[in-house]
Amino acid sequence: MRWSEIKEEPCSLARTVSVIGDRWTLLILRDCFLGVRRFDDFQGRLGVTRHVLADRLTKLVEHGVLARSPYLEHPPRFEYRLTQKGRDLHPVIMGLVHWGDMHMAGEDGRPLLHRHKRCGCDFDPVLVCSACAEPVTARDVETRPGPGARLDWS
Amino acid sequence: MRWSEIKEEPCSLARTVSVIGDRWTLLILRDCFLGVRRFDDFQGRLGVTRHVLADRLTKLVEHGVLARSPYLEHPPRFEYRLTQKGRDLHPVIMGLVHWGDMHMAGEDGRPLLHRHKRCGCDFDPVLVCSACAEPVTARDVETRPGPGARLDWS
DNA sequence: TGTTTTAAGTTCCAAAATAGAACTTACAGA
DNA sequence: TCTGTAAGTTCTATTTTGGAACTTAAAACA
Repeated sequence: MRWSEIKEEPCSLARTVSVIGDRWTLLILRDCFLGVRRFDDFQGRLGVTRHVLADRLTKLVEHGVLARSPYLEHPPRFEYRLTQKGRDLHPVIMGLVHWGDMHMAGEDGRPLLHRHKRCGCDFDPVLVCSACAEPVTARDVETRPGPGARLDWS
Repeated sequence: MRWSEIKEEPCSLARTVSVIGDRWTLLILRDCFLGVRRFDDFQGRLGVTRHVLADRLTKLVEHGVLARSPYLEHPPRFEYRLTQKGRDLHPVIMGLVHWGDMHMAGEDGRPLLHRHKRCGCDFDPVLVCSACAEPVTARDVETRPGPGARLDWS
């Protein structure tokens, strides 16, 4: 199956993955959340080939995750910033970082700390239920088809 | 840069991405959380080539995300189950699904509903601060180097 | 007994994507 | 004029993927 077919699946995860589901895109988004905005800065930090970087940035702009806007007219220079749709990926990025902190950190500990400005503490992300505000684990969740389900698909 | 180099980066997100950061792996994990366990079931549902599926399952087992165990001795048959390390990816999967629900759902709405068994309600995942339990947005977060940071890296 | 089916892969080739490096364009400053 | 910078584009060689067929081992069927 090809990328182009995956995004047609009646599955929100498959559709999300069709937009951001490759290693370079996820690393680009990490840098976006750290404030990186310019082509050469992404390229230097990531070590991705310029060809692939240009391709991924274009796709993210097409999908409305990033916005490309000029920051200089002469010569023409552009920067890439997260849109609201892009900022909505923050829980995904935090989730990935947290899993890495828990399971992939070396002996020295985690490479990056996150501070919650409102309360001033270093924190970990915790996933809670929007209805009862209690933490949710995999075992607490049951799924069933929603209105957008397709009958030929389980 | 190659996969093998990415996992050496002093960045928890890069390390996580080196394990699960490709489209097929994320789709395999989705199916794991939905209860799929067998090679041919993954293959049939995903439409991934058997070659790639075998490769991804092997990698997930090597990284301790899945466990491969026999469910029949004669003939030998195996199944793949999430380990605790694998179940710890639940917030990531829920985050990806939720973003798809918000931004990629068609007119009919989301394909799948999630119910929180403890409170009985359909819910969305909400990310809160482990220190103050308040919801966290991208703008509320400040980062700084942790103990595992490398000096030559920002 | 011989044939088909099932599960879990492996093998093969052609097509697509990626890595790495060089090249381009447009302007600024020395 | 020469050098540098930003944001790409182009080129070739290598790697990965898609698609299909093949393998192995046992069970079920006719």
